[in-house]
Amino acid sequence: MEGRINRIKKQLHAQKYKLTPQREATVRVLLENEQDHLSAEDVYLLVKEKAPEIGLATVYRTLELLSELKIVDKINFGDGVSRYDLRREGASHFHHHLVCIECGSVDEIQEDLLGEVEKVVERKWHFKVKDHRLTFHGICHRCLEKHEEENRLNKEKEFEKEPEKV
Amino acid sequence: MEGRINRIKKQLHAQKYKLTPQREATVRVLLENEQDHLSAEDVYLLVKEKAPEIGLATVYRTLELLSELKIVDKINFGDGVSRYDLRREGASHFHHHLVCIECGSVDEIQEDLLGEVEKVVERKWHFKVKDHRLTFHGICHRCLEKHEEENRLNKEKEFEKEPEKV
DNA sequence: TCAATTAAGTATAATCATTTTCAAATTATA
DNA sequence: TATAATTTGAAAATGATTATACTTAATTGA
Ligand SMILES: [Zn+2]
Ligand SMILES: [Zn+2]
Ligand SMILES: [Zn+2]
Ligand SMILES: [Zn+2]
Repeated sequence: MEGRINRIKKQLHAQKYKLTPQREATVRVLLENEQDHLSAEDVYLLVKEKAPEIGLATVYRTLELLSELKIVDKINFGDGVSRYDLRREGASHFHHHLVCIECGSVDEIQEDLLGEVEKVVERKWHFKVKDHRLTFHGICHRCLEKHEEENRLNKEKEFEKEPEKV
Repeated sequence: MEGRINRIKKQLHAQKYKLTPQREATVRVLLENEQDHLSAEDVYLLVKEKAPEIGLATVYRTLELLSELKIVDKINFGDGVSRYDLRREGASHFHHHLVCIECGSVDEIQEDLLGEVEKVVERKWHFKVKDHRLTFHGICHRCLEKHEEENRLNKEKEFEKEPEKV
């Protein structure tokens, strides 16, 4: 954690920005909730718990700054709010997302699935890829398992009835 | 065009919705600007030219309805507005986009690039893919060509100077 | 050190896209 | 035709984000 903060501090300094206490508090919240996909409001409320004097505008500005420096990625899942996702250290590409249309969960795929696809795009469309956004919408493994379980139970019921019919 | 409208009409009727004059006008604008990526406001202004009495709220409602029926896809390129994209007839998947970070243009890729990737996602992450959003950010072929042209001209200049130096 | 400059922060107001409300108009149903 | 249900348009409300005005903290350089 501290190492990570220090490296982010260096990234800021490299662009003549300071890691002020408010910015540090914001970064800490992002680090502590790395697997989540927090909106600016979410971040604000979490930062407030530790640094109650911070303003919402500062959080927005900090997130915008971190976005510009590619420390966080801004992403929108179609619910009207931007969400901020810490870029994994050493990651050359923005990770992918699995959005469940049943339970609303958002899972991540860190593995790069687009290497070949990007080669095709560069060759065939003459487009120099710098970044990407890939989101799948569908049914997550938890919901799929739930369905299987329900099917199993239903079949059992069917089975109980069968003998009566025969 | 008329055939396309009729098929959309049937899709609406199948779900007990009517193709009112306002809805038809909206669909026509989408058809006439199929290669664009119009915002609700854009659609509103274009519809107004032909049906000046229409209200913005009606356009929003119509676009929302068409979204639900999968006749249009709603997409967000990160500029704070939703854009509405007619789904191509017979297309099983939402097409992909190339957003140029230099000139802002948005090009489309109709070809399905994710077939293999989706198989991997289903197998490895146990996620049942229903839809996807794939956008590449980078430099479009027009801007790349412009750069090449500039480089060529610069080299020519260099070449002109060379003799003086020698 | 200390005044001057600059960067960053806060609170509030403004903006802008989108949604909601509600009365009027249209269309379907009995 | 009367009645109910759907759809619309105008205006108001909402909610996320950005801009403004002022304050505070940090930096600079005599
Ligand atoms: Zn789920
Ligand atoms: Zn993520
Ligand atoms: Zn371009
Ligand atoms: Zn498109």
